[in-house]
Amino acid sequence: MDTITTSVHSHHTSKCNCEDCFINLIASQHLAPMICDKLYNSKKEAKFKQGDTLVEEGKNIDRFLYIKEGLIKVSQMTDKNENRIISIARPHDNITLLSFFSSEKYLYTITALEDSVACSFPYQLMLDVIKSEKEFAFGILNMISFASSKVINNFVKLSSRNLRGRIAFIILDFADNIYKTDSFDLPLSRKEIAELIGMTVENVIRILSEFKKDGIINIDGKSIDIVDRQKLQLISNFG
Amino acid sequence: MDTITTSVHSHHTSKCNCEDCFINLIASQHLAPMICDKLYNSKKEAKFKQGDTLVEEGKNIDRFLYIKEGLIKVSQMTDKNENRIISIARPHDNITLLSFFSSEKYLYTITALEDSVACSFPYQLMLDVIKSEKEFAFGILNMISFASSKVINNFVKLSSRNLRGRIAFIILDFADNIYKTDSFDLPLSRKEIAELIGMTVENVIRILSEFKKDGIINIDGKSIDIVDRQKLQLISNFG
DNA sequence: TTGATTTATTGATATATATCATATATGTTT
DNA sequence: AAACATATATGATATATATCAATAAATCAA
Repeated sequence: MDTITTSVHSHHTSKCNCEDCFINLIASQHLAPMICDKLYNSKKEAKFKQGDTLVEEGKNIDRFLYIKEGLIKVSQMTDKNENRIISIARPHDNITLLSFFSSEKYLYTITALEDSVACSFPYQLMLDVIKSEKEFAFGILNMISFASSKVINNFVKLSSRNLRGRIAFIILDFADNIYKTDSFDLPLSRKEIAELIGMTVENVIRILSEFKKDGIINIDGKSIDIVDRQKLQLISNFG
Repeated sequence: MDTITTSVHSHHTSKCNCEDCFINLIASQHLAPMICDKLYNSKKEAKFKQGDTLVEEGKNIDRFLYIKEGLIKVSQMTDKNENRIISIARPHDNITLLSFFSSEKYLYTITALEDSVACSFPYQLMLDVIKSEKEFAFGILNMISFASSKVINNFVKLSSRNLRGRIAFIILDFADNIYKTDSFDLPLSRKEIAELIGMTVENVIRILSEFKKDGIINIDGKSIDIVDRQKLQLISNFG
């Protein structure tokens, strides 16, 4: 288990060069050179192996994390001690955003689904910059708003579907929004799918098998193929 | 149907005097007198009758709303055209917060559950102040973060419970967090309870009747009494 | 007041989902 | 390789939940 502070992987400080990184964008355009340098110099870049924990729910917030490469899950313990996946995050997502301003502790556990690279900035410095730079604060407002409505939206959509509908929905979600192709490797175990859509592992497996038997998808281990997209869409829409 | 812009009820501009209003707090403490006046002068206070719509999902955002008195529901249409209640808002809640920065349209429909009073500020002015005043922006960040994590938390908690558990959970929630007493009038119809916790009306009614028969609650129409709080808590915790 | 419409209620039944049991496969440690 | 753990898979069954149908009660409009 690897966390960003104890990472043994190579991490080096370097000027930011991610074009789609909001932090970089605002910093380079609006920050005074001194502050900008300070921010860039405080940046840590860390590699994570699949399964590594980047951030643990309940721990004190010490850094502001940005996903540079890879795929990440954000999850929370229910009050009944089950794990619930809140969202799947991808490059350019600021994954600690939803925790950062509502408490001093991380609200969610963040785990690498693939080998991933994350940039991070120290909590206090980030806070200082946000407090002193209008553009930063406003941009963060937009991002946090967007991120939270996405999560809420997802819950609303999932909760209006039965299990077949949910499975169809998330398969299409992965295909359309993450991989942009109908053939991909599922980044989640069956158990994680269950935690993402709120059902039991057995039923996830069962429904995936049914979809396969019915010629809607092809699935072999983690590799998945959408065979009959129209039918899958129907199940997602009406199931 | 009444909306804030077309309201025929008395609304008058006056200095803000709500002690727990964040807008008022920051404005009076940190804003330059001119800006503060401008903000206060732009304030509208409007009364709403139970059932009135304050804000409609999909409409252009024109004002920033604050609940002064009453009880409010915030809801969203699912993509299957069912209504889902996202949260119940009370005095001092800034109910348009979750919409305000993520799009130009309201994301949620906002409806009065009781006769209520709402203050509001014009969209553009509010945006200008937030963009120009650091304290404002940061305070808003905290609020939005808090609000969204509350909504998400609620979804997580509900989704880990079966229907009896959900009903027990929301009864306790109303008693503990809204009315601070074990006897109160349910502000929601059976249908709205169903929309709040994601189940059918029939089952809401059935379970409420069961709870009554089992001596856990007393319910007569909308009036509700918690009789056996311990048992209700058990159902909420383990159901 | 009446009639009409929505809301609340209950029961019977079908369906969806979870649970339990067991088996196979896969991967990991020794 | 053996032993162990974990993930995947399938079937049987119990349970939870939705659906359908039919009333009753409450609310609203004329």
